[in-house]
Amino acid sequence: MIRTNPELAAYIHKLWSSRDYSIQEMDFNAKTIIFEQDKRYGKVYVIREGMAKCYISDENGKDFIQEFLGPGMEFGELEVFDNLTTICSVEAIQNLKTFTMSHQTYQQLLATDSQFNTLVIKALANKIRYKAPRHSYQHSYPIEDNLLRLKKQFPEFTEVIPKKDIANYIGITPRSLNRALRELKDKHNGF
Amino acid sequence: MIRTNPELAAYIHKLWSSRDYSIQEMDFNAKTIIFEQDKRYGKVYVIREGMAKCYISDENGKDFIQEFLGPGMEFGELEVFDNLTTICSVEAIQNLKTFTMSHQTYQQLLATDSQFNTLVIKALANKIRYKAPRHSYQHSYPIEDNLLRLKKQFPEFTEVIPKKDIANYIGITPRSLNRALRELKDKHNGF
DNA sequence: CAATGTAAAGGACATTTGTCCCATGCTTCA
DNA sequence: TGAAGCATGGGACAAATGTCCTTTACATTG
Repeated sequence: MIRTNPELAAYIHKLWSSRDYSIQEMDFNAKTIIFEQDKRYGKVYVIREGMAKCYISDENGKDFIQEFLGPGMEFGELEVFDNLTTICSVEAIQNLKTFTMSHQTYQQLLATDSQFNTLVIKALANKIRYKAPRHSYQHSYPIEDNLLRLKKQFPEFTEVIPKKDIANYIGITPRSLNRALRELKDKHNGF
Repeated sequence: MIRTNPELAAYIHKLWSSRDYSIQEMDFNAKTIIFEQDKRYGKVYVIREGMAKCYISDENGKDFIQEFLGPGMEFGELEVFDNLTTICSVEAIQNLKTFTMSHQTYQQLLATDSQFNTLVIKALANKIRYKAPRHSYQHSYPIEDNLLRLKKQFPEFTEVIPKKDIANYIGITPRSLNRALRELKDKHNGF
């Protein structure tokens, strides 16, 4: 549920300390909105510490959370090549420490550092591999099963992540989430 | 709804005709299952002609279609690096013509041909960019809106793609699809 | 040619989920 | 400190969707 990428985190840290490329540290307070959907930005970020949410809002103001991003996860990388607008907003849930670099630096790294290139391709592939079954599962199983699954993956999620965000992650309303949580408490007792 | 990638299609064709790399043509009849979910394969495919569906099945036998793949779309690429099992099954909907190469050749190409490398990264990024809003939209809007949207993107979809597949793509049952189609016919008249 | 299988359409009912409320407790802030 | 705002929890009802079943038409095959 909260995605991480230790390998990339370590590598970026190494690149940053080498000072061979223009990579900066940049920190954000909780609730800071770093990317706003449909806007254009020139930077790529990699999370060092903390957690952010990446979400899509529709015209009715409903949010749909794509991923919770933890250490080593990057964002802004999908827009590097064609200088596209973002598809997601990104907001810090906890205080966030990141490394950041320009599109230009990112492309330069991709072109010259084959290890970085491989790590980025793997990261992209993993985002796809992860997304597919998640949405599939959420459609085919009742809410309670989804909650049990999350609980298994990340036991403290109900404490760390606000209810509204959990609901938006599963793609349901807070009301339905509450109903499901109550029934889990009644049944399995100990949720 | 049916994804294509003309740029990659053209480039692979060029690579194939150059004979510099070991790339083969391989064709499949409609309904052939090319990849079975959770198995391991050693090849990457790029579609030349025809259409395939890429889908996840759950234990109850329900399918969830991820993408309809048209010319220029690749599959099997996500498993190249760590020799992972597939997350999706892939089945030809129409007779399918592909180019195919081994994982080894694919990695060699990524490492030595920077234009290929860039095309692949873009293709991965586009898969992600495309997936996110689709699932989000499907959750937040009524079925009828989703159908109108598909109709706009690809007017003949109801003729080309079997009903069951359309339902599995939207993530609903054929029954619900029929209901929605009927109401669209009654209202907008001309669906 | 009969037989079997499969896609499509839809009726009837059950279930799930959403919508719209209201109430409570906690935090924030002027 | 009082007011406003927000997260949480849940009742009552409405709407959307699924389940189960039956029918029809058409294709495939022994």
